[in-house]
Amino acid sequence: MFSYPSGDRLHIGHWYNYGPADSWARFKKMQGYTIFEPMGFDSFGLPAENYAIKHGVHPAKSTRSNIDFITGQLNQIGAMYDWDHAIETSSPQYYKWTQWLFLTLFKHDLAYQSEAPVNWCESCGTVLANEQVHEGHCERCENPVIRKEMKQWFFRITSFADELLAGLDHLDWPEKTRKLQTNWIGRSEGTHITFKIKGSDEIDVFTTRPDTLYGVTYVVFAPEHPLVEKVASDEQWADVSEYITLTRSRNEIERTSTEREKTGVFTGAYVIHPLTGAELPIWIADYVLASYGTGIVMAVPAHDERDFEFARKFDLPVRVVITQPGTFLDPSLMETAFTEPGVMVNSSEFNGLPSSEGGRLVTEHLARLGSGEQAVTYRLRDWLISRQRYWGAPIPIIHCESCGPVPVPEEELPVLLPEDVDFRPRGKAPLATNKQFMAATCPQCGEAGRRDPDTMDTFVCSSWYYLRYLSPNLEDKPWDPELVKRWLPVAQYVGGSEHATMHLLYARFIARALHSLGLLHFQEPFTRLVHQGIITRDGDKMSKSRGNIVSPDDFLTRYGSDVFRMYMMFMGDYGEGGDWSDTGITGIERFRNRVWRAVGEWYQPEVAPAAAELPKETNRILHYTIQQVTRDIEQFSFNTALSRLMELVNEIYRVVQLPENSRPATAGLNFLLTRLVQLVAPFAPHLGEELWQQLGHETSIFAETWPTCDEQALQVEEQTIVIQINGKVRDSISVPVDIDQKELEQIVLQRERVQQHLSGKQLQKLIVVPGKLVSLVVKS
RNA sequence: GCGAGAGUGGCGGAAUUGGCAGACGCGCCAGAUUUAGGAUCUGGUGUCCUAUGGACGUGGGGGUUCAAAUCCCCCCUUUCGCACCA
Repeated sequence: MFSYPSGDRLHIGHWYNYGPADSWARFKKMQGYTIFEPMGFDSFGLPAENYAIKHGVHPAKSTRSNIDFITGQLNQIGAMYDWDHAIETSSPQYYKWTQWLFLTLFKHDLAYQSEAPVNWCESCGTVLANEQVHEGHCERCENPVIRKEMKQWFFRITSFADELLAGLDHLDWPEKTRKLQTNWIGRSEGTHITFKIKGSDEIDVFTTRPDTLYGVTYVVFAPEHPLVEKVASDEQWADVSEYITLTRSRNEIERTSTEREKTGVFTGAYVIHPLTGAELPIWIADYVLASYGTGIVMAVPAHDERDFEFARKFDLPVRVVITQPGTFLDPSLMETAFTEPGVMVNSSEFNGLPSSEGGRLVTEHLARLGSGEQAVTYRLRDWLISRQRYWGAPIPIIHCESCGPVPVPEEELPVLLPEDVDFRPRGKAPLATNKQFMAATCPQCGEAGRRDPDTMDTFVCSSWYYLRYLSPNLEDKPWDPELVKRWLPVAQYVGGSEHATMHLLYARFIARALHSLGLLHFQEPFTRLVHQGIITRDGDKMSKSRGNIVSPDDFLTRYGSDVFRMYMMFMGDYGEGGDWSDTGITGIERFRNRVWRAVGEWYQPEVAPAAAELPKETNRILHYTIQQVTRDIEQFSFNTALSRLMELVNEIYRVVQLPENSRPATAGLNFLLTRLVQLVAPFAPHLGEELWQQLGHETSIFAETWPTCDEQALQVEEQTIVIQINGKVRDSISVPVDIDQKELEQIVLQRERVQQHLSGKQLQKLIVVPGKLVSLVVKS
């Protein structure tokens, strides 16, 4: 587990994450597993820094006090955290190794600096990774993001795109999350096709539809494409440069809105079609993205929605080259593009071929001519990791006039984050204002250089923390390979689904990168993943602006943490979350009290518990409960596990109120209560320990073995068989489990109610489902 | 627009190799206990009707089947993710 101390206290989401996860771990511990349940703080980063700015304190200070306060709260959860292994990503002992990670990637060409259009958030005053932009808005502050050309640091996550994709198949992760990552990586297969610009260079386009090549009527460059300036004709240059300026001024939402009408201008240049030799005009338009594919699109208006819209607006020709077999498409009458696969027409020797085969042949043909080849493109971009903010790990690079970017030697790590910095955001890296920090000599040539003023994205810190948990105080290495071999990868990871395309993708990438360098024995960091859902209030997400926050502290004071965490587990499916109800928690409070009272009133310490003294039926219910609860906790179905425990408690209350002669013997009841306490303990650890002591034990209940289900005890002698007539339940009977089928049929047919329904009618069919029901079909 | 999930009593939710729909809990009703309130214990509680029986019932409509919340087709609502990705 890893807390993010961006605020000053734990909210209900933290509890929902940590409480049930701890119950699962306690259950596993009782099952005999060795459990390591660490807790630490992801204490660098924008939210922590913004909190500090808002409260007018230094982030080092506010982070410290937040961590201290939250640690106290975490202790209330009653989890098995191993505080000796706690880490803080903002401590030099930790970020020394985050910097080491950066340098390791840099030395293997997996980190690089590049001038590129990046996402810039005005209000945060920093660039953001693609993953941190949602619908054109900053993920954190929700202000619009603009495009800016900047030199930034990137991690080469795209080199691992295929691996990251393939690795998903072997993970025990939610289907949804794997799908999300699959879509985010966005692999698409197609063809690179080379077009010659008339009187100039050659350019490549990427297309997934080589079968439509004969339908290209123009080509579109992204406005930012570096060649635009070169190819634009003198007559068109004024228009072109005006359009480029206009594009730059637009923010991402304006620009990428699909609602917006398409815009663009003609460049005055032409390309030559590689197969027909036709001259096709080159346009620029902002519907083409510079960062995807080659930044240039071959436009096929007849078979692509966007190209069609553009062509209609600017009166460009539409040429049909794919049809459904036996039909005819008139370009002048089309109201929308025909985007389905079909059969090639107007395509010279390829006519009559279906799309898929035709596309393949066109690609092969182009390859022979040297004007094309198969290609794969990804939606995934390299991970932009530099931030123009203060509260993060400094990038351990010294920029030298003559040597370029030079890594800080490992023995000089960490590059300490200076405390004396004006960190208020103003669109420039705050560290750049600290002369003392910036001044450095080049480790390579000894000349004066300057430090990199940027800090790393917090997601870099959290991409490897699980490795550090094992040996947080190790001084000469980031992690201990022996311990890593013994404990990792993580057997069970629990966290929010909001991390699907950020943390969980980054951590996978880092593990794979380190594995490829021979530094880790595994490729995937988190073998099994479960997401907790979101707890809502009145159907809405809790937020300050809605004023519907449920404060854990209030409920803790009133009910205690056992009841609080059990209620969260009882509310609904763990992965779905649920809607908080102030009254619903009383059910759990009663449950806890009933368990407490049952032990207090009916357990008699002077009598040794004895399973044999339990009535058969009660024993069966006990073992059924053990079986179900074990299965349910295993798969994080805490709500049904608690239901089963409630049923067991109800059974206990029932049997103790039976008349003296049919009540279970004290030894049997003692046994039943002992088991109950063990089964409840992972859900309510405080109650579990307390009752265990009352039962006369001096050691922790979590050192006990989890009860196992005796299959024998589950056996019953009689079972209820339902009788259906024409699909409706008309009767039910109790029969021996080993009853002969013929005998059962006889009994069924003799039943009075069956006779009633049969009289004057004809039995057409009789179906026996052993152990469940007998279904009769009758007709008059 | 594309992708994934969800829709079951007054409420939260169970039940998925098709086999008694509504487990468990909240709320509500009744009884017991109590001077009273609270707490506790017991029983009841899907809807409707001509009521020891019967009809209907899992977003809507159709289908397969002896049997459908569950499988198939169409539609509606809703949540989440992506969104001009060529």
